[in-house]
Amino acid sequence: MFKALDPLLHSELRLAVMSILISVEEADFVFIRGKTGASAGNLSVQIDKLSEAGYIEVNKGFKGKRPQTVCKITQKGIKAFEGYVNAIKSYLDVDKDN
Amino acid sequence: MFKALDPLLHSELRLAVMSILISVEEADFVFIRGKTGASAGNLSVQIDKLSEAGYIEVNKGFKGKRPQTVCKITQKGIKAFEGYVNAIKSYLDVDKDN
DNA sequence: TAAAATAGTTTATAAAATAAACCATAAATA
DNA sequence: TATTTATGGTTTATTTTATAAACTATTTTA
Repeated sequence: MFKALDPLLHSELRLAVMSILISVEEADFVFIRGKTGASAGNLSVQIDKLSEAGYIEVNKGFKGKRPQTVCKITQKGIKAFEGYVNAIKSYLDVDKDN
Repeated sequence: MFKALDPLLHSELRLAVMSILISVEEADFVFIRGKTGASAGNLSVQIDKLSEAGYIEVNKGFKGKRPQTVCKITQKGIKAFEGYVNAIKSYLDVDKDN
């Protein structure tokens, strides 16, 4: 009846990050922060978690003289996101006979 | 871009409870427990929270000689659930230009 | 009548999310 | 050119949640 929700994705900020990354080749910390409105600390923590799970790939380098953290979704991340979308729909459908 | 997710509904078990209650006139504790597979303790706590928020109405009585807790979604609860469904879609839509 | 089941509640613990404080460098300003 | 302010984060602390474990009361069954 109700499909289990991947706890890593069932988090407002992490889900937003994944939602951005799935529709874009890659995105950096500042861009994601702007889109989500998250605090830097919170975003830093959540990016780490997604990275440790293998859902995204993180590259820390420099853009000119400033540090830049670039994120890109992985195949595993795409699968997980799709799974989450599918699972949460089991909670939302008004027509519930599945 | 991303709509805020009502933290009261952004919880696997509470969302499942609301999802059940929105499609049914009313449901009791045992029924909900069966559908969700939740532990009694967890369900008890989450029902209390939904009740305190005014999202559901809870009536504790007896069915024969056994205690029975009957839950029913309120108008406020219906609105909140609909709002949540609408909000989470902003994270799921692949076509993201809204 | 003792044990087990039903229908929960309450309390304790673990895990998460968030906020606050901090660090390093770079750029702007006085 | 010294000092402040901004940028791009990380780390640590605090609060909130979710979950599990323990408990209560009654009831049924063996």
